[in-house]
Amino acid sequence: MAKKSSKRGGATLSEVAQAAGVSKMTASRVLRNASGFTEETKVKVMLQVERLGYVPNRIAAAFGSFDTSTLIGVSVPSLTSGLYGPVLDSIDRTFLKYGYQTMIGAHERSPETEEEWLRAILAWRPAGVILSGRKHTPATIEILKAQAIPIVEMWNLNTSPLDISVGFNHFDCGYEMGQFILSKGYKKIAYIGANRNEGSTNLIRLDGFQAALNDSSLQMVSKEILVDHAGFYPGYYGTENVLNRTSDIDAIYYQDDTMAVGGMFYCQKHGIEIPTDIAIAGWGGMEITSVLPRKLTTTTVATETLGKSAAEALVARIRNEPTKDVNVVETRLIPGETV
Amino acid sequence: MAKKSSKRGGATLSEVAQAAGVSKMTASRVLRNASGFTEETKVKVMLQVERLGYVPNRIAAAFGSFDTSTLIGVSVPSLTSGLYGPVLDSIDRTFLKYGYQTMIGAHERSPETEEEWLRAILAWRPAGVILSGRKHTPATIEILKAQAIPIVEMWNLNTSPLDISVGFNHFDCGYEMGQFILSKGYKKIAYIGANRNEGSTNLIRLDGFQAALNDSSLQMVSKEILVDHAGFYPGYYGTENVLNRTSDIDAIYYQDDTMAVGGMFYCQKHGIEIPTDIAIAGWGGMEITSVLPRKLTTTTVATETLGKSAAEALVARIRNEPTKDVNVVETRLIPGETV
DNA sequence: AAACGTCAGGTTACCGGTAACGTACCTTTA
DNA sequence: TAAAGGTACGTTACCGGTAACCTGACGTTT
Repeated sequence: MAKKSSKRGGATLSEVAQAAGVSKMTASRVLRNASGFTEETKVKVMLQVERLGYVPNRIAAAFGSFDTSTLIGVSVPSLTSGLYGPVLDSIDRTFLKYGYQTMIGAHERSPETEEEWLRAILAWRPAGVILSGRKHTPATIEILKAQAIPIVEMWNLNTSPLDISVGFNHFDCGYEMGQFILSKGYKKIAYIGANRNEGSTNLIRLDGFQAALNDSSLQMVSKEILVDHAGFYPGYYGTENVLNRTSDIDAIYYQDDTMAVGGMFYCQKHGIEIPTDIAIAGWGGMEITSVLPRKLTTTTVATETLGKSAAEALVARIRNEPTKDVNVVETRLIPGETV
Repeated sequence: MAKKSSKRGGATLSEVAQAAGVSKMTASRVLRNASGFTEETKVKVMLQVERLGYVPNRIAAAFGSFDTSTLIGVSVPSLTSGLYGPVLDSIDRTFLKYGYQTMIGAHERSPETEEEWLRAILAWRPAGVILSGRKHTPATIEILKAQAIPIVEMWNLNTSPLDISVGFNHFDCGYEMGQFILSKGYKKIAYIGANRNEGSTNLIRLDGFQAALNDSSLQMVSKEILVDHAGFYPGYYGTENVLNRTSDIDAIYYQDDTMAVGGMFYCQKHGIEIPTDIAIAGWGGMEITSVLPRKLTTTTVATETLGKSAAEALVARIRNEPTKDVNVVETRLIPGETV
């Protein structure tokens, strides 16, 4: 199959060109759909491409010129929990459409892992990178600046991004929910979260939430930040911890919907009525909320929109088209029946 | 910063070598940690690497030789729903450890999308690929054979794989659950699933489940396969459909835990007692089962093990180390309290 | 002391494309 | 009809590494 022993897979451009009776430059032009060839020539070349099963070699192409890389590195904290899956799905779909390939890295909440991954990715001279979270090592930032490639920071809104930011306004999410809970007359309010999580934007929501309470001269009654990942069970036992420690709590704001649902199950088990005894609110608008006996009060976030916007902003920057540096993706508070 | 205008980012190996007063071949040897240099030379080179912020160029490296690609393509149906997230997390973590980069593609249940993705990926001459699901276009298989690169098919067990298979024995999962439900005396049994999903391995579980019933000379009373993706709400309304259509059902086997949980909520809302009125079983062992008021009868699957095994098998094959072609990843039926 | 092996390090060629430029030929227009 | 311009190609050089091979200094063997 291979003519030279040193070669790996299929045919090269030269072989295609030779078989078609043209120079490899002409074959190259045809394959890139550049100008400078007749329809007749195109047919001759494409025939041989088919016959020889030619697979273009992007490594050679990226090597030969300097702006033909179609690789993009995307770093997320984790694919396991909840909301990053849809974001990545959406990013990948968008990139496939535009002809880019997605290289992922899950940095598992460690900026050092992210840096290690980034070094490996940059060795492939990607056309751009998408990062999530806001914590990066100083070296990470320095390396990125030195490479001078397009960067999108996504997930949290960042008003002074390295390059482009696409994200949710987590502070406003928290503030809005705080106001909403207060408007319903609740006064003894707690927060339950987990700190091993998703770039810690949850803490920004907490800040916003507390700001709303402060603006009404209220203080949080209890705050529980578990050393764990957010999830149903952490929501369950976090609620147990808080209610055992502090009596009289009448509302709990959770880091996300999984934790809120865990809390709901704790309440259900212990005969605590929602929202009469305790109000519950989450964040994320996850699918499970659609089947709960009582519609969860939460904030829905457009994860697909986030992914698509991030990918499109990066593509635009790569192509030197005009792009906004700061892009907010909408979130919406859903009143529900648990507050 | 760049000396030639045609250059992009940082320094090249030649520049590092020149600054260190050695030939670029020696610098190359030092950076690859090959033999043939003294400690003194190494120090000189590394000093310049640091000073110039040299980032190795894998494109050039992969181009120059033929077996230095560290790219691996991983295709999954979707990152959005449930179980593929952890698998991919685990794959990526393993690859990072071994020094490979993960290029993903979500083919969204369409073999044609997978083929399109594969063509784009192969243009990067990856060291190997991981595919999931069992449906591929004929062209996909042909292209893969022509490239002769290591391939892992994961998720479902495949006794005659293209190259390597790492997966769960879905048939046995279904069969075992069928036997278990029968052993508890249930006779009017239904199945609820969704066909827009995850490579359709769910249908293999259904086959196994039906085989168990047949072996006891029983027939399924009702079978509902929704045109939807598996999820909480589809489980909810699928249950509604089935119970409205067929009376006297005493057990339901669901495609996965999310659908089973959706079914549980339907039952809860309509005062149907579990497991006295109806038994419920799922698949996947998802985290939510830990907070349910009644522990769900399900099959736990080791998603992390699957990912890790798939990645390690591929790495072994790439390095020409001995590997088994067929690898079963364990699953375990958890009796729970809903059957 | 001559022959030989060893090892750090240098030289050369090449991987498979693409940019830049050159050239033959064909059309248009004064 | 010749000069000018356009178009379809071909030619050359090069991208940044690595494999393969070569060289020369030094220590060891006989």
